[in-house]
Amino acid sequence: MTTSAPQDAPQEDYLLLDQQICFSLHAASRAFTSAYRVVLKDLGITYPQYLVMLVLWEQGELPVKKLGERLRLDSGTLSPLLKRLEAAGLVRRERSARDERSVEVRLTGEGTALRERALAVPRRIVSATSFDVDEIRDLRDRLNVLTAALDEAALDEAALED
Amino acid sequence: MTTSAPQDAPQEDYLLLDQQICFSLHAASRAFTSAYRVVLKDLGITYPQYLVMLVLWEQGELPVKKLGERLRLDSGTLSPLLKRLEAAGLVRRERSARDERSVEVRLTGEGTALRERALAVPRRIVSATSFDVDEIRDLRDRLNVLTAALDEAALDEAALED
DNA sequence: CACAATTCAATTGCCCACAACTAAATGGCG
DNA sequence: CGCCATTTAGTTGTGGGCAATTGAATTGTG
Repeated sequence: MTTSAPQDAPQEDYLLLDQQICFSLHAASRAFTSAYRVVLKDLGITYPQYLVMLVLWEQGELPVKKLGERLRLDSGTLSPLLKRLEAAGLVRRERSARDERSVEVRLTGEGTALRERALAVPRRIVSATSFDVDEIRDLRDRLNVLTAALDEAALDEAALED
Repeated sequence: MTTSAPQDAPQEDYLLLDQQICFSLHAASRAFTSAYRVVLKDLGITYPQYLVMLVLWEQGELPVKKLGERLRLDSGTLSPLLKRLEAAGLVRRERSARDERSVEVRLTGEGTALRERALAVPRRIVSATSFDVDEIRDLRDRLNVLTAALDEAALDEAALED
């Protein structure tokens, strides 16, 4: 696999391409976040907080663990974020009675009500992208493939450390 | 433009689509960053620091201002990051003699030398994505279009605040 | 039952992103 | 020349992301 490079010539070019792709993804992600920041300011929540609310609006309630799996975020990110959502009155956090290790995150009435106002968000974002729905879906699919491949590669890497 | 919705029925669907696309982009960006984190650990730099080094390897030296324009980062991000690169011995920062407001960022010998080791990075990342070069280029182009559209929409928004 | 391994959330510490503000230097303009 | 708007970095404060660690609860196993 890692014999010395099959083609050594374009290694310089790869560094340039790398500069372009990693910059592009990073910049796109930040531009996207920035667009949401503007739109979400009315709702008083941030972009990552919005992601959490989207899951809760769909699921109603679920433990921190499940939330982390859905969003690929760990407790180091979620714990303080959920505290802020709780301080804002949008969710409650309660230790599960059945398993005291687990913390259930539940929407409050206020949190549920916020969904109505959030319905206007996607349209504003979509229009800001100048993409149509099919293009967005296609981009989403590509990104999911990319993420899955990167995750798998990360697992392989981890497996090598034995 | 913003008359009441041309089609009200699928507003719920939009919220679902939004959940998917914003999650996908966010997750892809983090998966990408994570892949770089693994590869860059050998070089002792982080992903945003690598972005800075890529620009410096191409340009040799340039003021903080120009660096920020290239990377779309402001001084609040760059100042501490550049201090860390300086502490690591990879760059020097010097007030410009001609314009004392400006700070020139220059590669040190060590910083220049690091490029040799960085040449191995892109190939490892590309192989982790399981995409071929054309697919990567295409994705990069789409992301650039997306970013440009979002930036323009942000400008329009700002223009409305008069 | 008792003890060890595992699971789960929280905390700590470091880095990045960005808004808002500060301070210093520059360039124009009366 | 003297003053003011602009430009440029830096600082501060808030929020996120993540690795590493902690502590409590649970599960598994002898």
